[in-house]
Amino acid sequence: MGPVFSQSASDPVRLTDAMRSVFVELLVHGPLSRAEVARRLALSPSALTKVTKPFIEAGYLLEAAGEGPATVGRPSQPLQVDASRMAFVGIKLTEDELFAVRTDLRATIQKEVARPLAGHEIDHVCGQIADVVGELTVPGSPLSAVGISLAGTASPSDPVVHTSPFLGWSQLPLAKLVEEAVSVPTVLDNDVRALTAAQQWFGEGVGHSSFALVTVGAGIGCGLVVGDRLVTGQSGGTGLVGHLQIDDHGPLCERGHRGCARAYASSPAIRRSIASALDLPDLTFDDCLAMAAGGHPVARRVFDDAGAALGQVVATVANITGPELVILSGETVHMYQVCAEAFQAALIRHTHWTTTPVRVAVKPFAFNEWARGAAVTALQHLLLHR
Amino acid sequence: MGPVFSQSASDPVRLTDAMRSVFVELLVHGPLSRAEVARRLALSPSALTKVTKPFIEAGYLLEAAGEGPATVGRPSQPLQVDASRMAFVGIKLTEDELFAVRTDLRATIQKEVARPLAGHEIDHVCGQIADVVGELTVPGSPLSAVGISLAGTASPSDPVVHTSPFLGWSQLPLAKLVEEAVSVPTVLDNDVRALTAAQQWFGEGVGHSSFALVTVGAGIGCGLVVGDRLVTGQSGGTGLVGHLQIDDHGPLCERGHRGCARAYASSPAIRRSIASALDLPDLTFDDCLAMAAGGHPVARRVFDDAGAALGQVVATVANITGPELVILSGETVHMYQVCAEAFQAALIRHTHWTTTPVRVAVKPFAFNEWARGAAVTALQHLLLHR
DNA sequence: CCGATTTATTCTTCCTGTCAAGTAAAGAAG
DNA sequence: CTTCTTTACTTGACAGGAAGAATAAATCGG
Repeated sequence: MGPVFSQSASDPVRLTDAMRSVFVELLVHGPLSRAEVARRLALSPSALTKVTKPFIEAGYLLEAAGEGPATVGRPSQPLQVDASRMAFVGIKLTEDELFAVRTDLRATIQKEVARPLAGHEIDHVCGQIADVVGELTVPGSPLSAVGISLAGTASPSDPVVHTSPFLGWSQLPLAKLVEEAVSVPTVLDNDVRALTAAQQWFGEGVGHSSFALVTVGAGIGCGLVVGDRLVTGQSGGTGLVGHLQIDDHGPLCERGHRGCARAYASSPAIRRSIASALDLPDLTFDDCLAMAAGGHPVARRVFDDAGAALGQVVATVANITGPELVILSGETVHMYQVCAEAFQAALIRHTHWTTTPVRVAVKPFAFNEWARGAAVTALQHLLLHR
Repeated sequence: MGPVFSQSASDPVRLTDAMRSVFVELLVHGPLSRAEVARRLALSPSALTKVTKPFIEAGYLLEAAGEGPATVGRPSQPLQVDASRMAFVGIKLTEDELFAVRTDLRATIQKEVARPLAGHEIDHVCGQIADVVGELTVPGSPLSAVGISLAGTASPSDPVVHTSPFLGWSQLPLAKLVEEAVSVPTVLDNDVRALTAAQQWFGEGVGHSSFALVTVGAGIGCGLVVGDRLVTGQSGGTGLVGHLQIDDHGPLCERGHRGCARAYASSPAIRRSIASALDLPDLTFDDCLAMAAGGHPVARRVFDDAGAALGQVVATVANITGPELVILSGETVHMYQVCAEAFQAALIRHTHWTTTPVRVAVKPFAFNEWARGAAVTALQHLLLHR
């Protein structure tokens, strides 16, 4: 049971391109027979026995006994990655909290931790991260990589936080600092891009070579996969759809834009609109949602407007990038149920007339999805770029 | 001087990936020494002598005598592709005309032909195309490929025109028909994408792994290059920015959208706005431009609005896709000179506040650029996908 | 004129993935 | 029950592409 993946920088086990792509194909597309993988990747059948053997010997791949539909010919022997063979930690940093999860190779969450962030000084945050990583480490199985995600311009290619509005950081080499503190390879990425990575390999994006992810919550975000590659814009800035102009007589956002998407569809904006129209300053977002579901005219109108804004955002993204699919997610996607008609109407209205509206998949969101996304970023980086 | 590139389907000369990438690198990035190419493509120096030798023997690469800056060490020997070694024809189809150019390997136009299209029946159009191709063929040097571009949903991967608003076609296997008529490999693509390809290899896009091209003219278009790859959206639809909503009290476009980008910035809309405001129905677009340049208040305002609309389109595209650069081009880009301030102001205003505005390059446009783009599509297809 | 330095070439070596041939494991047909 | 067909997998020989090492070439600085 020799090593297959490099355990450290001083132990350079070489993975060929074929080995990498076969492993990723099996990881992402579940149990597949060697013959099927060979067909998908345009490799010869013999290449597959050769490539899979070291993985099987090292315990990364298992020969799943699960039979497929009985056909003529020798039955195929599905292969499957042993998800427990590696472990990752993903951490999402917000202004005042730190969410962390430990996942296996298939991004299944095994343990999770949340803790408040008292301050934003680097040492404090690094200390908290190291602490949490320690808490999530299981003696027997060492971590393969750590991923950290946050709102702001960051990308795995340069391990520096350029600007983070929430945390008030700039030009901070966070990945390097954490890597030294916990002695595990650490990558840093934008939170929406991390979530997009999770969808690409383990979510609705599986099987689509191009798709967009639109998130709604405290803000509105957008991640992009084009040609099977996660798009990283110039200086980490992609999917900045929050301030897309919806109309020019709508509510104001905090940057002084009238009628931009955030001002219509972000959860604070929705809450504020309803609370101020009804003069009930203590309404929560969930109160608002319940009112809309119950048919309250003010809440209905605000959510309808929000849905329409979202539909326009999705249509605009789809018009420009032409994805196969748009995934709708984020902390407050569940509001889709009360504004689906307004969303669909706006989507159709703003879709360019020469094409049909994109397929939209609404993906329920759990609060730990952000941290899971960070774990997937770490996993992808380990598997693809090392 | 044996063949290097496959001359026909029955003559399968195999190009390795290394050969292909070296040839393209030299074609796109001009004369480079072997050592320099080796560094750029992460190949060994020895690989370069081996790879370049057959190209040199077959006459596709020349050892340019041009000396670089004198440095210590053995002087490098720059290599250069012999642009005259191959010829391409690019054809742009419009509603009532057909533009065609013959170019060399470096997309330099050598000859051009324009002729009216009397009708849109397939046989007539194919006949005209075959005619023009014949006219552009030089006895000694056979054509390597033909490219055809048109407005509408078409892409090289499926040689069928799905819908073409101008020509009234649908589901027409045009590439196959032309290929049979002229016996030269033929590819079909959307016109904006073809123009983007030309910019990618031989224009402002050279050296940028991601950029967007925004065109203004009869309509507004957008092409995208992400990660060095030209983006082809689902069913060929990318860059459909023409009907992007700018505001909701502006002029009407022909699809009934109020205040969409075309209604502000397309040349017919600009002309119409000024002509109707002044009750001068016979004004041409160039008249309007001259009036704006001369300071006429109505023309100024209309062009300022158009510039602002364009700036918003560019900012929106940049926010969503995060390109390194946006190239502005199209039949009426020269109008930029009278609306630069309005454009820049709108660009800044609509750029997401966490990033700096994209760099914008204004690219003068000649009427044969569309056809040249089609030729580059053919060239790229030949070099990359065969 | 002699090292230093960088480029280019040649020859050997390594190594990945294909090819061809053979084995394994089922169902189908006689 | 035997034989054929079909598909999946394995094995070993082989091709060929690129790296590595050694060498030649060309220029500059002293």
